[in-house]
Amino acid sequence: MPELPEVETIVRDLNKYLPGKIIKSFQLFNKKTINLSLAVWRRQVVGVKITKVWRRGKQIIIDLVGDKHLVIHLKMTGQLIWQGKHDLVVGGHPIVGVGEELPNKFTRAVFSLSDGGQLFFNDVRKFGYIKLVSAKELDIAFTRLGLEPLAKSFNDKKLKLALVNSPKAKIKPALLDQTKVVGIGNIYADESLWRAGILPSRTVASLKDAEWKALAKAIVGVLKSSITHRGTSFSNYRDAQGSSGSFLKKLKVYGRGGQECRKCGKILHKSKLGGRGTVWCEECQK
DNA sequence: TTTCCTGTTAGTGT
DNA sequence: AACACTAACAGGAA
Repeated sequence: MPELPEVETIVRDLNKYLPGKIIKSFQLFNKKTINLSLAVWRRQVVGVKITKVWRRGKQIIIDLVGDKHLVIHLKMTGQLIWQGKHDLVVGGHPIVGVGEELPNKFTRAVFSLSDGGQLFFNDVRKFGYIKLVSAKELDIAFTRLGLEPLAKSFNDKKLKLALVNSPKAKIKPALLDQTKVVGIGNIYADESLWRAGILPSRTVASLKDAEWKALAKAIVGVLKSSITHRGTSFSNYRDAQGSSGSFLKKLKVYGRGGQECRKCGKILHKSKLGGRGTVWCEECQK
């Protein structure tokens, strides 16, 4: 479930393996996964060295030598798998498991690198993409994106400032708006609001300063905690030691509609807000 | 079997 | 401006 923590986890993992390696070949199984024709794409990408992997919001950027950047968005069901000689790193969507032959029927693209390792892009629903862009195009696309909640400068005042120009918007849909704050998806929106004790249906304008403070703190806390646990998604990482993790067990409200609130024991409510399933506690959230 | 639901988000229409 | 709806699609749950 790639939201910010899942993407951050993948980025950290890939940064251990990809920089310094050269793309030897590129295979494509779904035309729409990339933004250029395959021939042009190959001409631009094959033989080029990877320098760095980073992210902005939920988007993963692989920097290449020259003015070339691969922008990957996993959307709902995207998955990146690094299959090295000794290591296997799976990040993103849970459906396709470890131990399966690759490529599989959901593999949309494959990068084969100079050390013999392969990076697989799998995506069940084909929403995700890999775009090759210049730094300038990257800048243009990213200026539309909102605050980075894990930036050192992020705080309640910045959060309020980013949202307050939509005073009548409901706070949960506003948090999901990537032009305001990046990285928060359906799971962490519900989790953050529960932590902060704020009803998802409250309007932006109705939040008091103390609530902005609680919300900013909750967002940072939830995201950081999830990163520590390597995200909510099944994210399987296997190396010499073997390690894996999941924030799933830590969730307080997401996916728990109809069950008891972990704080007060009351039954959690579930309904739709802005077209998204939303879970909250009427006792703990006001 | 069928129907409903799902992690995203750009785009369109009201 | 805010909100609803759609597109992309597969599969799990009920």
